Amino acid sequence: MSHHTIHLFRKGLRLHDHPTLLAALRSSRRLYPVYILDLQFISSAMRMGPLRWHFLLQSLEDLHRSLCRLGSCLLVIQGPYEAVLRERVRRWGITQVTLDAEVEPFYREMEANIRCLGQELGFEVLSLVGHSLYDTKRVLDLNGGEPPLTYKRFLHILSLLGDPELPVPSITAEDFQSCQPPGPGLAERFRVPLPADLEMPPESLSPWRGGETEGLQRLEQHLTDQGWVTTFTKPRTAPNSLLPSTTGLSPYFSLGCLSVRTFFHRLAKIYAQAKHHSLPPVSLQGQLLWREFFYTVASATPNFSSMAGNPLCLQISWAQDAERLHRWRTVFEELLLDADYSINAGNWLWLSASAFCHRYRRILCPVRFGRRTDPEGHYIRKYLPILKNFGSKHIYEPWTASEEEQKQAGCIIGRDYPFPMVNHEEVSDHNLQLMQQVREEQHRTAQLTRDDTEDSVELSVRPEHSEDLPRAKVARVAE
DNA sequence: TCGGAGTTGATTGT
DNA sequence: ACAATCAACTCCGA
Repeated sequence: MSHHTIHLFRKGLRLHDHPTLLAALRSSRRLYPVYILDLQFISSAMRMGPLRWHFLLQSLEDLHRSLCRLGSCLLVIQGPYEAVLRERVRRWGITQVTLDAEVEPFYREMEANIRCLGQELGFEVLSLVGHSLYDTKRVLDLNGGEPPLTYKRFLHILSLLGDPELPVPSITAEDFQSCQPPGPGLAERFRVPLPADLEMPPESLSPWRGGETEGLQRLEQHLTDQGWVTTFTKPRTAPNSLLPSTTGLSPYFSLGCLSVRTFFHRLAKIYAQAKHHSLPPVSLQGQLLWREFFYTVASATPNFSSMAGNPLCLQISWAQDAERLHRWRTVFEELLLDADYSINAGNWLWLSASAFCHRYRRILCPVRFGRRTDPEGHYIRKYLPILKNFGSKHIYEPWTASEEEQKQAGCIIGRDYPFPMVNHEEVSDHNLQLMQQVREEQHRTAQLTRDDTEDSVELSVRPEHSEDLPRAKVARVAE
């Protein structure tokens, strides 16, 4: 075939195991590898902090260099994606746009818009799944159209599908030979921007350098230690150890600098050579399957990343506190290097007992958790050096140290370091009650619907506004 | 319909 | 430091 094709990179910033790019090359005589840097789209759909911006730019630069080595290049075009695409399709006489299929609503909407544009301008659109182990639709189909909501059930469905497909061969210079690259003028005009071009600090502070090259190196490094790979057990890893106790590959998977199928099958090979190996959910393969689990559920759940309109999520009337939200935002969300729509939302749903995990009385206390897993507080001493002179007794609760002790540690709480945002005891107790109320409410409505269907009259005499009653009363009424 | 199980708890007692 | 106990909700499979 002889398409003039734009391959539109969104995730999938790699040349190994890239089915869509391979299909693009094989069906085209001219290929434009394009990344559209749509600042409006990126800032509204994804919440990118500087750390991730650096990672993205490094990944694009790495992709550009790899494409150059194969006789092509990456064109990074800034502007609103629809306008950019419209113009390029016209100028380059494009007959096909290829892109990886993704599960996020904002990426799906983008694909739908591109398909509309294709109808209008007369180009074909090809999208293949490259970012997950399976096509999530197949899992949904086998589960009766619904996403499996427990890991066990999910594994069962996967067992019906068999192993994920093998990775496709890496792209080589040969693949590009029958395909004309963009002219040198274009490469010059649409260079990968520098951080300064986007008004960012020039240097990244992160030791995780973005890009397929670095990702593959890290992957290989981990796979050399066969013992570590085969005995890996997630609950035995330490979230606050100074040396990472997990692979640290998640940022590379989140942008598709690494292929999960490649990792999966490399692990399978190592498992096959070993006498014993750990198993899902705690094994390394099990971690990839957790990712897959959350991708699958997210792909079939509206508003997966919020509470409102999310059918899986317990609906709680949380206190609205803009100030606290702002503080939480600035310390947590934008700093995630491996932020991923499905996994991040899935884990918050889990950890908050809003979905998946229903034992909501198990509440993690940040102080106790820290003391148990890192009694000396090495992690805090390294990353919050302002606190490093407190003794182990106070390192997790420096506000309980006496004035004298604070002076001695050279850190006055309230001046050099903030007071706690909340009183954990109070707040967790309050939230527990909120959740209990919601659940009681749910039980009652479920009961009512059941009674209705059974045409039972006597049981339908229940207070209509019982949510206003104190909890004890509600409980009694519900009996 | 019922019992068992759920990737990473807290508390109390030894 | 470690083990037993607590307390407890939903989903799934038998």
